[in-house]
Amino acid sequence: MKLEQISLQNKLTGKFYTRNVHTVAKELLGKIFVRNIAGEILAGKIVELEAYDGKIDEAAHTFRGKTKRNEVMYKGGGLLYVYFTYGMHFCCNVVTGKKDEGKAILIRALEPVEGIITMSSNRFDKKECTYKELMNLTNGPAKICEAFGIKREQNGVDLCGDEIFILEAPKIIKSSITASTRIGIKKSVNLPWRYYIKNNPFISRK
DNA sequence: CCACGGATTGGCT
DNA sequence: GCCAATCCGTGGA
Repeated sequence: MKLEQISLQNKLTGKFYTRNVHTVAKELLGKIFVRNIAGEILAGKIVELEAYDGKIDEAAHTFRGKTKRNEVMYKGGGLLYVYFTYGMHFCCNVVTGKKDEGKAILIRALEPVEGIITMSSNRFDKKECTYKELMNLTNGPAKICEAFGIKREQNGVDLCGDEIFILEAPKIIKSSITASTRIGIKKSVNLPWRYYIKNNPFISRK
């Protein structure tokens, strides 16, 4: 897929992102997450994500109100929220809802679509990878950021711009979406707010 | 196959 | 000072 072909497709707009976080999360499944680095395209199909529902969700970064770290989550739908964790990893989220709601969706797994050589270089420091490594390229939130070169500088990027955006694609039908509890959290562990495409081999875990 | 622990910075109590 | 929306390697069954 070339940049010219990408630009012919429909980019999701502000309207898409300012709706309910769970609605947006489920509709983002199957869409194409794209990073354009000076004309080079990296892209992956979104196959797994988690909704973080602001002040009603103890596991959300915004549960206790606004801080320096989470301020992007309060700026309204359509921005990228990137945070640093465990002293070494970045994870990226799509901010949803209206201004001051503090809600976002953690992108947990992608199926690689374009730019796989660069992703492999970013992840494994080599242009060739084994089948096993291919399946391990973007099946986790920090792996995605590593493969796509997403760091603090991308925190707050507007998804309606040209650097990072998401392309329209057919909606995945309800019966092909699984909802489960979220991964790696210690609070609100029973809320079924992780959504993924059933049977997709690129999800981070069953 | 599974369970466990170390890495390593920075956010917030 | 505690511990995190993770990942990877190790060691045992």
